[in-house]
Amino acid sequence: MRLVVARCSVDYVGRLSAHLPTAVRLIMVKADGCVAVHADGGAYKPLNWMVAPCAIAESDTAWVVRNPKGETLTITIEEIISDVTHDLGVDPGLRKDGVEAHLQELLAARPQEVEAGLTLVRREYPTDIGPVDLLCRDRDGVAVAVEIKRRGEIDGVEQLARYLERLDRDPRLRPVRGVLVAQQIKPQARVLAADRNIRCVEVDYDALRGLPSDELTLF
Amino acid sequence: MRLVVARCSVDYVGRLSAHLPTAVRLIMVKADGCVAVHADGGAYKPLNWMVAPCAIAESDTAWVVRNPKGETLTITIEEIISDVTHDLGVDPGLRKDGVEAHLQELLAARPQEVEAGLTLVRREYPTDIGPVDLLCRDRDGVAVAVEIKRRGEIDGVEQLARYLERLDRDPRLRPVRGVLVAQQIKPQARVLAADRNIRCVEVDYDALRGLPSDELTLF
DNA sequence: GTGTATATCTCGGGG
DNA sequence: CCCCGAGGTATACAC
Repeated sequence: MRLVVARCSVDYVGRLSAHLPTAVRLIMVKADGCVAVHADGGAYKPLNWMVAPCAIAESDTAWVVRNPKGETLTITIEEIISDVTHDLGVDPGLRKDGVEAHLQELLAARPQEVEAGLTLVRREYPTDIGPVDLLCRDRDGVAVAVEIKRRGEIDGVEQLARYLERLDRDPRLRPVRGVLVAQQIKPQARVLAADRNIRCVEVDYDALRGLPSDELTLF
Repeated sequence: MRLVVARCSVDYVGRLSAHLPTAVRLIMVKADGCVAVHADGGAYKPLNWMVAPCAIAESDTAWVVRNPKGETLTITIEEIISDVTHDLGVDPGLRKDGVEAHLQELLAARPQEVEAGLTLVRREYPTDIGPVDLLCRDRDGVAVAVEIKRRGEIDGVEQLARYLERLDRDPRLRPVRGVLVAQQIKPQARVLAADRNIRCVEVDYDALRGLPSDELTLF
C-alpha cells in the first residue's frame, strides 16, 4: 500500500463530473491498483476514488487513473509532502455475525418463532421479480410469505407487497398471506403494512440464537 | 491525519458483530476522531471502522474506540510498524455536476421537455411521505406528478406510486397522473410502471443542457 | 452478464 | 432528533 500526502487538485469524469480544488490530501493506492483521495474528515468515504481494475499513468505533474469503462480520475500534483509504501500482505478477511442472512437462517430453522404452527416450504422462494425470504404454510395450509429484515421500514413492506401480488396469481398458492419480520419495525412501516394487510412480527435475534443478550458482547 | 501501519486484530460490536484475525493493516485516524482499518485491497471501503463522533482510549496493547450509541471498535495492537501524523487542514470540498438535482433544475425550467403542454406548479411539492420532484398541470389542466431519476428502476416507480396515492386524495388535485422521467429506464421498471398506470419518459441530460455531448468531457 | 436485495451502507436536507 | 431520498452507491448472490 502506497500512502502519498500531497497538495493536489482532483478531477473525476465518468458517471458524473466532479472537481476538487487544491488542498493537502492523502492519496491511498492499494495493491490492486485502486486509488482513493482522502481529506482529514468525513467518515471513511474518500472525496474521490477509482476502483480496480484501473491503470495509473504517472508523470511529475499529474496522475491519470483510467478504468476500462473510460472513466478518468486526474490528480494534479503540486507538491509531494510524503510518499511511503508498505507491504501489508493478503488480509484473512472479515467475519460477521448478526446480518440479515443469519436471521433468515435462524427463522428458516424455526418458523414457529414467526407464528405458531408455521412450516417452511422453501427459503428464497423465487418469483419473476425476485426471491421471497421464506415461503411457509400455516396450520390451516394457507400459504404465508415471510419477508425478513433487520429493521422493518417502508421499503420492506413495499417489497413484500410486490411479492404477494405475484404469488397470489399462482393458483397453487392463492390466497397468500404476508408477514414482515424484523428485530424492530418502524411505526410508518406498521401503518403501511396494515394498509396492505400484512402482519408485523418483531423477533429477538439474541433469543433466537439461544443466548442471553449479555453474552453477545463477550464472544 | 494519523496513519498507523500495524499488525493487529480488530473487533466491532454494535449494529452487528465483526471480527478480523491478526494481520498487518493501515489504521487511519482523521482529525474528527473517526477511525478506519484498511487492508491492501477491496476498493475504498475499510474492513472495519467507526464514524465520528467517537472517543479513542489508547493503551499499549489495544485501542478501544467508543461512540455515543455504545458501539465499540477494539483494535488489539501486536506490533506497530509505522506511525506518522500529517496536518492536512480543512478541505474546500467537492463540486459535482450531472447529479439528479441538476436534471430536476433543467426540467423544472422546461417541463415541456417531459411532455408537450406541461406547465410547472411547484418543485418539491410536499406530501406527508416526502416531496414529489415536480407537480405540473397538462394542457387540459390535469395534475401531473413527475418523478425524476438519473436511472429509472423499480424503486422509482414504487416511490412515485406512493406519492400518487397520497396526491389523489386531495380533491384540488384529483385525478393525478404520474410520469417517471430518467436518462435511462430499465425494462422491469417499465413493466411495473405500466401496471401502475405511470408513463415513462427518457430524456437526454446533455441535450437539455444545450450542449453537444462532447463538450462535457472538456472542462 | 443481468437483475435484485443488502449495507455497521454514507451523506445531506428538511421538519 | 428522526425521516427521507440520492449515491460515481458498492457488494453479494441467484438466475
